[in-house]
Order: sequence, then structure tokens, then C-alpha cells
Amino acid sequence: MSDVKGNGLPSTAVFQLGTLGAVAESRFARAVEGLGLKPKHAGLMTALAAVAAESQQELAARLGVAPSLVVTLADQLEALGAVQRTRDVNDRRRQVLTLTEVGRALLARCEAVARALDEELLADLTPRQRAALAEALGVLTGR
Amino acid sequence: MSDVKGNGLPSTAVFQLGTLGAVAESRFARAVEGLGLKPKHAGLMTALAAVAAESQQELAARLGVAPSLVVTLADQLEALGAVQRTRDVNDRRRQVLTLTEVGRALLARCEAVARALDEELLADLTPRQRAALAEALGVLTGR
DNA sequence: TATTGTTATACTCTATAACTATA
DNA sequence: TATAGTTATAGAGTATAACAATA
Repeated sequence: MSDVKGNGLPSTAVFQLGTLGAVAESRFARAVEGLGLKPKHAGLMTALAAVAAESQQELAARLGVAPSLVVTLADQLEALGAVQRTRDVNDRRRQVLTLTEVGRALLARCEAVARALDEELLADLTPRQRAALAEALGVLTGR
Repeated sequence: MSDVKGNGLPSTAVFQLGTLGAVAESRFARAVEGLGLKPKHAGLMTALAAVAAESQQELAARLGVAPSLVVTLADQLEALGAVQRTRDVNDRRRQVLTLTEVGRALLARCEAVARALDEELLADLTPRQRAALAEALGVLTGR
């Protein structure tokens, strides 16, 4: 009979979350690459879905990435028609980023893909375990 | 009152696991960099802790990375005295990788670091939620 | 002069391909 | 000829720093 907590690094949450996170990301990446997207694009669109970004720098701060990366991601999303850049009339230095209808549709497809992957990923869990996991993850991601 | 499952991509397990995994990895990386290690080094040592690798290629397959990456990681770990390369006497092409005492000590410190991070990371969870999370993660990582 | 967005550059990580030694 | 390890090279991804436009 083994200890509940187990022993060794692999029994820690950081290690397990790191491992599972890498698996989750790579599967998600493969699933959305047909849409011309990478996980970061989905992340940016998600951040934009709630509220349009007042500026790209504000968005960069929200996402915790370098402003130059937002430029690159926004360029690619704009090419897909998923986001729209419009100059702020009050401060013409600023680009207001807005999610377009095309962007919302893409994001919806990302969500569908993610729900399908959830089924695969969580297949070995009982309904009770799934609910408990969802609850814990919800707390940890602040929802 | 909101739906239990929530809506949108951020409510999926893949998205949440991906996000949390990235946070977990970067915190762990920062915490062990003083030891001269990166997360992959810890992963390699962990793989070696149970059983010594018959060959570097076998280990690469086990970890799901390119053989050349194992060379690099093993070089760095060997420089730290954490692993030992010994030629297989039956097949002198093969390098048998073994975790040294130094390596075991390093791995133990990684585990201590990870447990401390677990406390931080899971601080907002009730004991019941923690136990449920540990159970679910255990199933998902196959332990 | 300070700030926003952009562009240029560099660095990290990792994989693929070429090479050496052994089988 | 095939395989293990190594080395060389290349690509993706992202950050830092220089630059242009606007304030």
C-alpha cells in the first residue's frame, strides 16, 4: 500500500500540471493549425472577446507578453480578418484592437475543438472526478 | 446564476491546463535555476531515478524528445556531476546513463522546491479540493 | 521629452541532417 | 550495411533594443 501523496517530484502538482499542460497545448496546437492559428492567437482573441483592447500595450500587459509579440500576433490575426485595428481618434498613436465577427466565429471553433479534446483527455476520469477537477481548475484560473 | 461548465474557451480543461502548466513551468524554472537546472533536466533525472537508461536513444524515446537533445541535457548534467556515462561493455556504441548520488540529491532539492511551490499554487483550494485535484491529476498522469 | 506601435536584431529551445565510431 | 552517439545546422518562438510617429 502506497502513500496517498506519493513520493518524488512526479507526485507534485507543479510537475504534473507542467506535464499535462505541455500535452494539452501541443494537442490543441495540432487541432487548430488547420484554422491558421496557434495557441497564442486563441489566447489573444480570448482576451479580446470580453473587452476590446484600449491599446496594444495594454493588451500586452494583460497577457504578460512583450508588446512586439502582440504586434506579430495581431498582424497575423488581422490577415485572417479576425481582428480589426482602428486608430484611436483621441490619441492617434494608439491602435484599438477589436474582435470581428470572423474572429468570434474562429474563437467558437477553437472552443468546439477544445471541448472535443477535453473528452479525449479526461476519458479516464469518472464524472465525479471530472467535476472535482473542473472545480479546482476554475478556482486556480480565477473564474 | 451561471452555468456550472461556464462558457467560452477559458472554461475548457485544455485551455486551463495549458495556462496553468505554463505558469507552473515558469515558476519551477525560476526556482531551480539557482541549482543550474532547467525543467527538462529535472525531467530527465526523474526518468533516470526509477531505472538507469539502457541507452540514450531509449531514454529519448521514453521522454518523447530528439536523441540530440538528450545529448545536450546529459552533457550539462554530467558537468554538474549529476549523471554518469559508462560505456556498455557488450555494445561499446551505447552509453549507459546512471543517476549519481549528486544527482539524487539535486532531484531531492527539486522535489522540495516543487512542494513549496505547490503550497503557493494551491493556496486558494480547500483541503477537499486539493485532494480531489491530486486524485484527478494522478489518474491523468498515470500514477 | 515621453509614449505607442513597429521593425531590427539577438537569444533560447529544439529538431533535422550530417558525421564518427562501433557493430 | 545498420545503429548509437555526437556535432552542425536550421527553424520556431519570443524578448530586447533601436526607430518613427504622435503627444
